[in-house]
Amino acid sequence: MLASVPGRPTFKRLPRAVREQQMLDAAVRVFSRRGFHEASMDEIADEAGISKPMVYAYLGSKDDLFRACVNREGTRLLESIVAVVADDLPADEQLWRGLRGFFGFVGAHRDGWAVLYRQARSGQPYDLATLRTRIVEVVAGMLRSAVESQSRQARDEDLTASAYALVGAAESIADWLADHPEADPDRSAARLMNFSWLGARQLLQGELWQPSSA
Amino acid sequence: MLASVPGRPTFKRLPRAVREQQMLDAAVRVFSRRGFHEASMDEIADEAGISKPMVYAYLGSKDDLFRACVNREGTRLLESIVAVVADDLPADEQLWRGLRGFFGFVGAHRDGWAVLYRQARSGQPYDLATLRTRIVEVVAGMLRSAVESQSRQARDEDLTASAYALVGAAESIADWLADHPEADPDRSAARLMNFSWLGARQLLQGELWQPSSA
DNA sequence: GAGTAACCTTACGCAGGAGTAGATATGCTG
DNA sequence: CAGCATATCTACTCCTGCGTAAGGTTACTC
Repeated sequence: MLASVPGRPTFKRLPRAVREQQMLDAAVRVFSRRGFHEASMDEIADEAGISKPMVYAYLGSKDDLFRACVNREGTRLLESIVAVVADDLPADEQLWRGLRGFFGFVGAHRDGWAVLYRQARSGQPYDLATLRTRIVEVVAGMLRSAVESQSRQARDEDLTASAYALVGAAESIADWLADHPEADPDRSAARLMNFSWLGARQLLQGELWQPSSA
Repeated sequence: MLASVPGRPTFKRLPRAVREQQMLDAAVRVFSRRGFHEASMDEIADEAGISKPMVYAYLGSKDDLFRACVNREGTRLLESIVAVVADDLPADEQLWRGLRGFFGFVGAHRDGWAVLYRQARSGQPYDLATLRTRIVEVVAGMLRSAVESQSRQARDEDLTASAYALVGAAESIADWLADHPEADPDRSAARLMNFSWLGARQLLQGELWQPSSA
């Protein structure tokens, strides 16, 4: 079939590792704009510039593929946050860095974010529940050590609740950010920093938070 | 077919309005636990104790049905918030009432909440985007009037961002609440009130917010 | 107590899309 | 430049689940 023009190969061969990443890139794009179910394996294969059986050969079923996407993007996201938060910094500085890392990721990987936030949440809780829980725990741990450094006490549930609130607020703003490509991630981070650190009361009184390090 | 036993009717007839509500109830339950795509019309019909063509006759296609669910639950949710917020109250009191209304709804309609939050967000933005936007606008309006009552100025984008943060934080805690049936909605509302009104800084210093009206 | 409109059912057509079988192309290695 | 492992394709099968056609059943009305 496929008239093989001599001199110009019918298709280009690439090593497995490379193709796998291309497929994942394509899958993330398609999942992000269609959602898990609306996305067809044909479309993903097409987007990757490859045929369907390749996807099955390398990455398994549609479910496996989706899991792989969530894993890759989730790991990247978590890295973006954890990498910049150092334990020995004051709480506001840690928070500020974490937020910048988070929004930086979202700004740079809008598709990945969409998959994690809009798609992965719906169906079975792939490994996303775990990921989100881990982020919440990181934040809660941050708050806890901040409280303890003032030799105070706080109920663990209250800290966890605050962590949930913080993560949810970040997700909400990130979602807005994902739909506004012209917006600046750092600006979003600053807005949320003001809100979450100062609280609505201070904010309504005109107070503003300023990063200590330029 | 179906040997009609005399004296015991083969099925019970009910007026359309009643059946429609039963169907919507069933659909919300099924959508909430399966997600839009995993939910089959057969299962919904079964859950409603009725056969499939009835669903099509009364509520149209699967898409229509889902829209109807989102509409009903969304309207109820919005009502729960708007109904209790009076314009002439101080900002913290308005916020407190809004939060209580919101968490009250979630606690009482966990399925409905799951449909709105986890399912409707994924696919095409039915009327949910509208709903969420409306809620954000209500909150933003609240903040704006609070600022103006202090004859101050604030950039509109900053207010909107705060509103997004607040809504996102509420959603996040609500989501946790939906998975913890034993938890008290009012307690969740109080926790978020503390976080969002006082901010992390005050909270870490041990400050607490108290409702003025018992 | 017949007529009729509104309910309600069983049983099917049909499309879309996941996953696979089997054949072919490519390029590295000696 | 022949041999072989690996990469790749085309062309199917088959199942799931949406939506519907055609025909019973019930209870209200006069």
